[in-house]
Amino acid sequence: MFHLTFRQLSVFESVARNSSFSRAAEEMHLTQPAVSMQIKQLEENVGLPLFEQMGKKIFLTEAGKELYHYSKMIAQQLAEASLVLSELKGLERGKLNISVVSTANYFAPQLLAQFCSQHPEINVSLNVGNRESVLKQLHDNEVDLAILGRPPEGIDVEAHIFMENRLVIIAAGGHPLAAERHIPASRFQNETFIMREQGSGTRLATEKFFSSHNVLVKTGMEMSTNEAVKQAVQAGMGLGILSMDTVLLEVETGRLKILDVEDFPIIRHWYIVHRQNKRLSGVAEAFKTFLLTKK
Amino acid sequence: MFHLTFRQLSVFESVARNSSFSRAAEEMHLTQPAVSMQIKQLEENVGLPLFEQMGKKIFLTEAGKELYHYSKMIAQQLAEASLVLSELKGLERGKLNISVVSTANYFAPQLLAQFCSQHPEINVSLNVGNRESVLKQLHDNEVDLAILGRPPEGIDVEAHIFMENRLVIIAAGGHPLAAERHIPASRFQNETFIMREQGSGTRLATEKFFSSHNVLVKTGMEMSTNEAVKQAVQAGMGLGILSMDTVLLEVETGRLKILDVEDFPIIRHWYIVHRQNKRLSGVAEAFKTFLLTKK
DNA sequence: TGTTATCATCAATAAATTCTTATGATATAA
DNA sequence: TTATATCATAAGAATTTATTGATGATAACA
Repeated sequence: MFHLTFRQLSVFESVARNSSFSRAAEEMHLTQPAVSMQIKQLEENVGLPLFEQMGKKIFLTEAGKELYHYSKMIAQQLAEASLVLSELKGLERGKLNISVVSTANYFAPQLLAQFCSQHPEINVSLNVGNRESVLKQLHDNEVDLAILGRPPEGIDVEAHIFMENRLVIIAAGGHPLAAERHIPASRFQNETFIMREQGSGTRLATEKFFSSHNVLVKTGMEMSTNEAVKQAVQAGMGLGILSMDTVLLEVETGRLKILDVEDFPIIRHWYIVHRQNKRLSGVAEAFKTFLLTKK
Repeated sequence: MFHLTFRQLSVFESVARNSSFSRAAEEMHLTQPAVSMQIKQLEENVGLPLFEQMGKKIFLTEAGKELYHYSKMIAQQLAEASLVLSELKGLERGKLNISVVSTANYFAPQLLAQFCSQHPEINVSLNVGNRESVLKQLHDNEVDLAILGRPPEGIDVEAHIFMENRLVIIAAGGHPLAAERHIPASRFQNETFIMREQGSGTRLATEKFFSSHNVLVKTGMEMSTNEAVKQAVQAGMGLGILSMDTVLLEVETGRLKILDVEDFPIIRHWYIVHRQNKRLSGVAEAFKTFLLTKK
């Protein structure tokens, strides 16, 4: 393809519009020979004359008319690009890519909804996965931000606490312990607990709690989702430990009860996380500060 | 608006496509720092980062993705322009603007049709007018070529004969002279002639002919179109002198007769004309040589 | 007919830009 | 940890682009 420059095109456009080299030169703050030169080079590139001079007047040739059309189209594209980019520079537009661990899915949508209502032109891509997949996405730079219950070690990230994460012990609605107050940890000796899988943050915190209280619990039942844990607990298969956010609905309807255990709830935190050195987009930056400054 | 260059855009496009400054540099036969610099300048123009580097890998930012889209659009427009212009360079496409005097309208369409059948992608704009309007269009550079029976003096044009223009004397089908042979000019003394208006080429030639033969004819009837002359002659209002091309049909059907007059037909010519210094388009040039070399 | 407006061209030089070479910094991978 | 790949940066060279000032050609205009 031929080697045009925008300079050539915009000079050409000006000459064509003004039907005059001299007027174009004035308009572009150039001297007339400079304009002549640019047009000449352009004509050499194209391989066809673009203008013809009949006396004092300048006319576009057939080729010139075609090129004029395309130069206007291109100028239009540029103007559009300019607009879009300047919108991105502000906060009117943009896309927020965020990945959250499954537990966070119980409150993240509300937060996003609230944020979006303040910035109507923003697109959000919310990705829900287990801790491992969220970390992978973060590492592969597929998302701007992630919400985790425990900041990753190893990879270089910046993590900020923005919300508490209360772990509570739950039981089925009619469970005998449901009515008791100030239950000591020792009461759970040999109780059956439905747990999330090995490696889950909730599970780690749970195990730490019981071992520090020298209580031995049965942890035979292992579920890979919070929903499964809730179902199992409701069915009376045992007790569970979950983030309070995930059980609000069931507690309200009485299907599950939060036990009043001493030293509970365990307070953990939710972290908003991104890779160090990550150049956050305007939107991502805004969402981050939204989380950190809210309330 | 910001001041982009195609250089910046195409370097950007290459970097974005390759996800690598170094690969882009190889592709464009540049050194890597040159690429870095172009991108840096582009980012300064735009006012937003376009890429982010996470370790060894390069990613487009949101702004980069938008710009990538537009750079592809613009590249597409350029490719299209390139195609159209190279077609114009050949003879596959183009537009022929031609203006002809009304008499020439009896044969010009056939010539154009023949020419177009050889170049199917060509557009033609045929303009028919009286001599005066044709000359004005030529002068105002509104047409590439014109067909005239007499090249204009005064304005600077290039004119080439491409066809004979035979002027004949016509009479109504049943006219007494129609049967005679070798009619001398003197026989037309005091005959009534239906003529085109003052200034018409046909009329000039006619007057010259009779005055050089010392014959006085009656020229009271003046018509502004060839069709009107033919109608008047058919109606028996007098004789007429017209270009043979305009009466072929009527002669064939017997409504008009061409008289067998001594020193007739008067041979004049058809000229293909364009302004001197006019840069003819490929198509116009082709049509001109088509006329000059045909048969 | 002379005057004016317009574009083309040239040479010398100035200004801006683009590119290269050389080097540094950093993260990944062996 | 060392080697490698990758991009950033700086200084100077090379290239491109524009200016100035002069000149020429042409057609419109008065």
